[in-house]
Amino acid sequence: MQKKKSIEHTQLLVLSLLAGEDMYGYQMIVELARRSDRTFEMKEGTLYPVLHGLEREGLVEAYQQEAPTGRMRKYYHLTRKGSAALKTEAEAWKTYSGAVNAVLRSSPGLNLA
Amino acid sequence: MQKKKSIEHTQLLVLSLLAGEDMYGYQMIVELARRSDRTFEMKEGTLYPVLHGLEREGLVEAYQQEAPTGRMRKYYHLTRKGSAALKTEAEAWKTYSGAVNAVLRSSPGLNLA
DNA sequence: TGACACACCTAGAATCGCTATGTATACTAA
DNA sequence: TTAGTATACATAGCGATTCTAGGTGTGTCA
Repeated sequence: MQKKKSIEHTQLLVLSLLAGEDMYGYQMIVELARRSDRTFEMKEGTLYPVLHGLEREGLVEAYQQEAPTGRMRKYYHLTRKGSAALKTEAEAWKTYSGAVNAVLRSSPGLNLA
Repeated sequence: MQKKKSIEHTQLLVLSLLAGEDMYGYQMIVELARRSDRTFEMKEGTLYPVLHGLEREGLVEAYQQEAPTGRMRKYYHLTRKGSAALKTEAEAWKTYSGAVNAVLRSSPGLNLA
């Protein structure tokens, strides 16, 4: 049981990706970069430990599947528990980002678009 | 010279507060909680080291001033350099939060308001 | 056959923010 | 008058997160 403290953006992003379809690690990195317009270039050293943690917590399930090329890939599937966690964290993100924006708006001379 | 890596939300928030008026540490904590509708309850152990860092980097300047109560307060003033940093970091935040939202939008079943 | 993209993994370091604690003053209520 | 609370600043050390830096191996193409 590990305490949940910070925003855990990485976890939120990974869960969000898996809500659409099962994916394997390398694919997530590529997809994340694409969908974020290159803002997120997640490192493998960041992603894989996070995936293992999500699996330990039961938020995702992993299975092996052969790629058309013949190589094995490790796909991750979002569990019901993971789906619930995604909703919770997406809400937390909305609250958090809304609060940052509120503070920024209260500071003059920033003319945010 | 310290490298800038993460989003450094704390620094952004502090600079944003000081863009409006000079403030002292304790006041920032109270103001930040108020403006963020209690989302940010920054701890003193978080704020003071950040303020000292900002001062070291020349983004803020500190001065002592007596409060009406007779107590000394340490006020912080945003420098020109700090103002520039604020603009840069606010832009980075916009990019960052926009990217997160883009990824979230691409995941089905989240119906974000 | 050599380079590159694909695909997974971990150890260790850096960074950030928190907990916990310490100091000290002013105000308020018992 | 004294105990508690709010004000006000500060640091040491811990824990969590993400990075750097390395490792392993396969498939494809020039």
